[in-house]
Amino acid sequence: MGRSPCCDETGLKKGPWTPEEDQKLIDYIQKHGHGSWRALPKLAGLNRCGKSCRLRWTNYLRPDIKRGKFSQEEEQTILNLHSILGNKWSAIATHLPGRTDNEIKNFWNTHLRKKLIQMGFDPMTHRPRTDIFASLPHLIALANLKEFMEHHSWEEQAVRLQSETVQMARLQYLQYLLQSPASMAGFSDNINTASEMETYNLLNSLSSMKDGPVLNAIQLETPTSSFLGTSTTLQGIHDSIPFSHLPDLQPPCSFQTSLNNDMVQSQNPNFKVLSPGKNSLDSPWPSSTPAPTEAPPVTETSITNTGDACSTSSYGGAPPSFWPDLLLEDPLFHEIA
DNA sequence: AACCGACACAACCGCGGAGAG
DNA sequence: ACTCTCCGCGGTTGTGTCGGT
Repeated sequence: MGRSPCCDETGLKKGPWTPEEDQKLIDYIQKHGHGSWRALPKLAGLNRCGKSCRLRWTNYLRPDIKRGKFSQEEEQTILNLHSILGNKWSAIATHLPGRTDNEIKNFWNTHLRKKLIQMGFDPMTHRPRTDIFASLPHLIALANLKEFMEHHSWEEQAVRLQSETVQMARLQYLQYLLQSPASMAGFSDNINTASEMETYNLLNSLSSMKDGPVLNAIQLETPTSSFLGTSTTLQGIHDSIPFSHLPDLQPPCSFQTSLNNDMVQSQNPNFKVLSPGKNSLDSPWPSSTPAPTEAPPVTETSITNTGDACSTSSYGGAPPSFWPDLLLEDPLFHEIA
């Protein structure tokens, strides 16, 4: 089991490759193939170790390498595969033609990993981090929602409700936290600073909201045009946002809205008009929040767009591969970018 | 203009598996 | 069964670039 002395020899060049070296390597491999990497440098007239040549070829010079920014689809593929395979970069790379394991690894470490962390997700498990302070970004968003609800009319709230479906989904997670005696007890037992106390108070405050107007409205399984005003309607209950692991919200509550985008836009500058088929407005976060003891039944919920109206449609799949789709489509995920 | 920190990416390092002798 | 060599992989480091001060 001796170690390869490959790069230990003195006198071999290290560091960045010059264009001349690249050309020598390309010329040799195009003529002869790489054959033995160990023998290649001498045969190709390069003062490099075989390992360095192999890396240069596989990560940079190979003609089938695709360069440039990762597409949305590639991002999603990486997230999906990473949730299943972990840091198996070479395995992930086999599903992304033209991308090298090194490139994917770098992209993960510099972009995707950071996004997940900033959103409060564990980049290894793709699940929300269980420590409460890691969820602070979500709590802050929820605090903003609470403040909004206290100072705005029902119509304003309804418009915002449409554009912030994702916040509702996040509330699921908070609900879970609030209803988990262990998590709250553990949390309250460990309050050491003023900011922690502030967060604890916020949690309690939000806890008292859980039967408040928004959730109650959603739980109404009837059209609520009077609630929402004349041009915005809740059309009924068709698709589910899975609150099934939250006992007091069963049966799964859901809602579907049909909105006139122009109207919504005029009232809510943050609302984005979606192109048909583009699914970027809302995503139920996190529809597969970690269940305390057993996995919740997986229901399908998503948002599709028919061009002039937004409606809920379907997400699917089971954790953990289920998660990355949600993350990728979560506006917050892209805001962080 | 100079400096500095953050970021992105190329390249290196070291480990372990596979296969040949 | 054991040793040795080669290769591939994942983690880490080095370096260039860019933006802010």
